[in-house]
Parts: sequence; structure tokens; C-alpha cells
Amino acid sequence: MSQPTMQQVAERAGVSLALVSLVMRQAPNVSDYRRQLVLDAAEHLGYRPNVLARNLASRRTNTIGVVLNDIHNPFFAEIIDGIQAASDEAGYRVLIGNGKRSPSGEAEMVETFLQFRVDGIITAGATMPMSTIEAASESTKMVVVGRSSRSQVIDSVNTDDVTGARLAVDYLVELGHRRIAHIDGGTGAGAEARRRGYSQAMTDHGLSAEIVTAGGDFTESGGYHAASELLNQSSRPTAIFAANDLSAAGALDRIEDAGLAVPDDVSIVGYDNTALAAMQHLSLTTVNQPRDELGRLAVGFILERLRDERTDSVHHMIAPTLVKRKTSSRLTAGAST
Amino acid sequence: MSQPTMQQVAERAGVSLALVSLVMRQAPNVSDYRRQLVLDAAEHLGYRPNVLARNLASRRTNTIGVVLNDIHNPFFAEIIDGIQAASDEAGYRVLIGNGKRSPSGEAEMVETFLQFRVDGIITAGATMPMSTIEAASESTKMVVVGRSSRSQVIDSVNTDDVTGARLAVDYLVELGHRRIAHIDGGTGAGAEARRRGYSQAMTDHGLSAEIVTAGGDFTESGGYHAASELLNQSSRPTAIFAANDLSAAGALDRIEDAGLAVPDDVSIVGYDNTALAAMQHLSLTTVNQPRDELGRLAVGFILERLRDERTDSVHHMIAPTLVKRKTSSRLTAGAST
DNA sequence: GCGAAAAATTAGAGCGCTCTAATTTCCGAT
DNA sequence: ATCGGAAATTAGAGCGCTCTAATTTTTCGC
Repeated sequence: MSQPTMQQVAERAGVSLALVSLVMRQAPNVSDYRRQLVLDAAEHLGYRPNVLARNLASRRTNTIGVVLNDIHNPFFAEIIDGIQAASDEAGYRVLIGNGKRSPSGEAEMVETFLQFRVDGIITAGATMPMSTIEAASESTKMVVVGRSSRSQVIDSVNTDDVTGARLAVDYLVELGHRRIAHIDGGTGAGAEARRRGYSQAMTDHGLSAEIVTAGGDFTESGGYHAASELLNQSSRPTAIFAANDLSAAGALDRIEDAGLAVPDDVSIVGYDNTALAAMQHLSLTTVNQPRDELGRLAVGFILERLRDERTDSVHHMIAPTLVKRKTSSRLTAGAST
Repeated sequence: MSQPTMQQVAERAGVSLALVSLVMRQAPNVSDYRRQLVLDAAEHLGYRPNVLARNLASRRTNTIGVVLNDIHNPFFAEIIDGIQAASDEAGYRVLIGNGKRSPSGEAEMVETFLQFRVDGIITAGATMPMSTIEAASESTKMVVVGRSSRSQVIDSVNTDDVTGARLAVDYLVELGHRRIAHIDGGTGAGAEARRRGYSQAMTDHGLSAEIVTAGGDFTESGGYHAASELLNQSSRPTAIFAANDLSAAGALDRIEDAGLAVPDDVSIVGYDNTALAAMQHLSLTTVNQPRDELGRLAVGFILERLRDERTDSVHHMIAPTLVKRKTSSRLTAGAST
């Protein structure tokens, strides 16, 4: 299982080790003649560069690590697309790690990437303490996606969750709803801001008395249970704003189980605009986050730092938009029963 | 951005480089006194082992790479859970790569993992040529999940897709359906076997004249378009067996768009039993693949080989089961219009 | 055809770690 | 006290590559 080395390629091509290295690094100033000699020898031997050795010597891996809070959440998977597109263009490879929805799982993945000496790490929806992320930034370039940050050292990219939540509430109010409940995302990334946006918007509309929040956790089952809670209240809400699409889907399930209709009896608005929300069968009204752009920007920030173009932190905030679909409708007389 | 090295730890602890190495590797025969000295120094300096250097020297990375055909497909994400659980137990770390649904994307990820000298690679739903996988197996331990293989050198783990497809067809026939169409998975992993199982089962039921296959690609939009095709036929099917849950969901969308009801007008059966299918709102009848077990077995095979317990290839085949939900029902008189 | 500058090639010193072999220290037995 | 073997520690040679500095070859103006 031992692999051919540069030394062997050099011998077969009849050139020096250093020349092989130059060819492998696509360096200029190598004659076509020798270059071909080396490439042929490499091809013949099935030579494959050893990234470990290469990076030990050059202190670069040309790799960006991505730590996803939860690989099951389509929102994160979709951010990967943007990351990958931007990385491909820049010649960087992408490795993904799953945080298993736990701060410690995320921290372990960061540690793994750090040990692999990746050039940069992007965390998506991180729930681990900011201190962990800042500590990691002493060793590599870190960018936080989908979580607000005011860190002096870490770059971040995210949408304005407070505004996003307001968008949802404003729209529901516009449709005539007043009893608008919120299923939150617990300690998940962005959950706090969305909760805050919800409360503020409700208050602004003079509905502070109607504020009701049920505890979710950004998962489908979390949404399901939170919806149960809401339905058991004396006066059930006519509309629910869920902190993400997954929990909105869970809530939808629960509401239909209760024999109620969506949106006729209860309107539902999600958050993220994942592929799940876009499925026509679900057709969930939701707040859009430009996932592709989030991913691309994150990579861009890492590249900037890698090129030493910038040293102070940047916090990029994108405005979310509302996507109206079929789970929301004007409040009808019958609904508020 | 330079990190402390073992040398520095050694100096601070007042011991030799070799001793630090022994401590870091949890080797026995190190006195508690010195061990503590080293650990304290390492802690103080914020020392973090350099996996690159470590592995360059030891030729091991303690890492398993997983190449997913498509990170957006929940089926693959769910296999990760089993892989991760088994790896954690064995003390291996898991790195994930996205094949972007293309053979070349998969091959690139394999190459990346190979360059990182991972100890083993698991490919899930691979569409790249078997020759690529076999070539990689000269450098590391390879296991193929979710794709049948008769390779003499590569281990594989998957469910019996032919049987799975038969299960679906048998059930639909039992419900009285005869015009049962199939939306296939194109060139995707397992697509061929499912197509074959469908045809065989139809033939066995004397329904060879009713065999109709529409081309899909394991994606939601593929399923949507394939369903369009089926609906435009002179006599539309009363039941559709889709090659995976994603395309079943797409087909469902299309059918509902056409104003038809599921399952009253058309029954639908998917494949994989992903979380998507389990969503109560969708409640898709589907063929279950034990994803967690698939992942665990794959890791087990790599570990066996890593421990030199086995050298000849193993092909583990698990029997699939049918999960009956709400998208399938007995054929009604009105449906066959 | 000659000399100097440019281009191409190479030698060799690491990068941070592991691991074998050698050395030193420690202990109980004499 | 002294000795022998076990336990603990260390020296040092790589692992496969990069990169600077040095060397060799080529190119070109006159």
C-alpha cells in the first residue's frame, strides 16, 4: 500500500527531486522537455502528491473546512453549494464536517480541521461558544455563517434575522392575523434574533399581549411538539411563525393531525426557504435566505485574509426577503374560533 | 499564525522531544511525573498536534473519508449517522466530501481524500466508474455503500434493490393496481437494479404489457418531469413506483398540480424511507433501507481490513422492507379513468 | 565567437512528527 | 554497597515534500 514518491519519479525521469517538485507545483521556468519527462514518469508510476508532506513543508493545505451544525438540515447543505462553487473557482478543495447538532460535536470538528491545518474554516449555524471560534482563529482563518457576531476578530456573514422575523410578522398582520405565535429555535444559531424580531414586530403592531413563544429546536420533531403546546392553549393562534422550515414542517404535521386546515384554520410561515419549503406539496411561505450567496461570501472573506488583503473583521449582513406560498392566507371569520 | 511544536513543549517541560511524543501518543512506560510535566507545558503553550506531520511519520491518519454522491439527498446524510457512530466508537474521525451528483465530482473527492492519505474511504451512492474505485483501493481501504458490486477487491454494503422493487410492485398489485409505472433513477446507484426488479415483478404478475418507465435522476425535479410524462400518456397509470423518495415527492407535486388526488387517483411508492418520506405531511409509502446499519457495516469493513483481519472482499446485502403510509391505497373504480 | 544576463536545474536544509535502538535511571536482591 | 534486569528516557534517522541559494545551461547582442 506504499505509494510512489517524488524521489522515484525523479529517478525514472532522470532529473532532480527539485525539478519534479517544480513540475508538480506548476511552477514556471521549467522547460517543456523536462516537464513532459516528469509528467510521463509520474503517470507511469501512478504518482500522487502527498498532501501531508507537501503541506508540512509549505504550510498550506489549499483546503477549506466547513463545519455544519447539522448535516440533516437542508439549509446547511444548501450553503455548501455556494461554498463549493467559490472554492472551486479559487482552486481550494472543500472538506465537510458534521457537528451533530451539538456544541461539542462542532468543536471537535473544528479541532480536527485545525489538526489538519486547513487554510480556513467556515462554520454554518454554529452553536458552540464564540470563544471556541475565536480561539481557533489564532490558528486559521475563521468565518461564521448564519449567526450574528460582533466579534472583533471573526468575520461573519448572515442575513438580518430580526428583519426577517419582522417581515414574517408584518405579513401575517397584514393578512389580518393578531394571534400570531412563534415556535423558536431554542439555542440554535439565529434563534435569539428571530425571537427578538418577532417580539418587536408584535409590539410595534400593538400586539404585545398576543406574544406567545413555544420552544423548538430547529428540527421537525421540535416543531411538532411546539405546535402541540400551542394548540392546547385556551385560545389557539391563527398563525404561527416558525424559526425555520424544518420546524414549520413539523408544526404543519401537528396541525393537520389535529384536523385543522392550513392555511384556512392556521397560517404558517417558516424561515430559510430551503428546498423543503419550495416543494410544491408543502409550498411553505417562508423567509428567504440567499444560501448560495452566504456561502460564496464566506469563502471570499477567507480568501481575502489568506491574501493578507484585510486584517480587521467584517460582518456582512444580507437583507432577507419574504416568499409567499400556500401556507398563509387572510384571516377568515371561522379561523379565530 | 505559527503554532507551538513538540520541540517547544519539550523545552518548556525540560524533557526530550521523544518523551513528548510518547505522552502525546498515550504510550505506556512514561512516569506520571514527567507525563504531567509535559501535559502542563502543552496546555500552557496551547499545543495542538500537527496531524500532517504525525501522519507523515506514522503513515496513519485515523480518519475515514466519506464521499457522498449528493449532500442534498437526505438518504446519504442519514447514512452518515451510522458511519459517524461506528467511527466514534473506534476512535476514527470522519471527513465528508460532496460529489455534487457527478462522477467527476466524486472522483475528485476520492482523489482529495487519497492525497490526505485517509485510512479508508466510504462512497455512498457512487456513480463513478468501478475502475476509479478499484484504482483507489490500491492506496487505501475502500467500501461502496448503496451500490451493488461484484468486485473481487472492493467491499460493499447495500440492500437488495431488486427485492425492494418487487416489494413495492407486489404491494401495489395486491392493492388491485395493474397500470403501475416506474420513475427510474437514470444512471444513479441502484437505479438499474430497481428498474430490473420492477420489470421482473411486473412480468411475474403477468403485467409485462403494462411496463412503463419514465426517466428520472433521483432528484425532486427529475421526478416531477417524469410524472408529467406519465400523465400525458393515453392511459395514465393508477400507481407509480419511484426509484427514490425525492423523485416520489416530485411526482407527487406534479400529480397534485394536475388536480389529481393521491392516493385516490394515483398511488405512489418511493424508495429509501428517508426522513422526508416519514414527514407526516407527505407520509410516503416507501421501501426502507436501514441507513444506520449500512453506515455502521461500512465502517466495520474498513476496520477489519485496517486490522488485517481479512483480505478478500465481502458483499453484504440487507433485505429491504416495505413501509406502508398514506400515498398508497386500494384501486378504486374511479381511478382507472 | 565572446561575455553577461536570463533561464533552467539542482543541492540541501528544513517542516513537525514517529519510532527503533541506544542510553540512563531505578529497584530489589544479594 | 553492588549487580542485573526492568523501566524510563533520549538520540537520531527518517517520512515526502518545499523553497532558498547556488550552480549550470541557454540565449542574445555586438
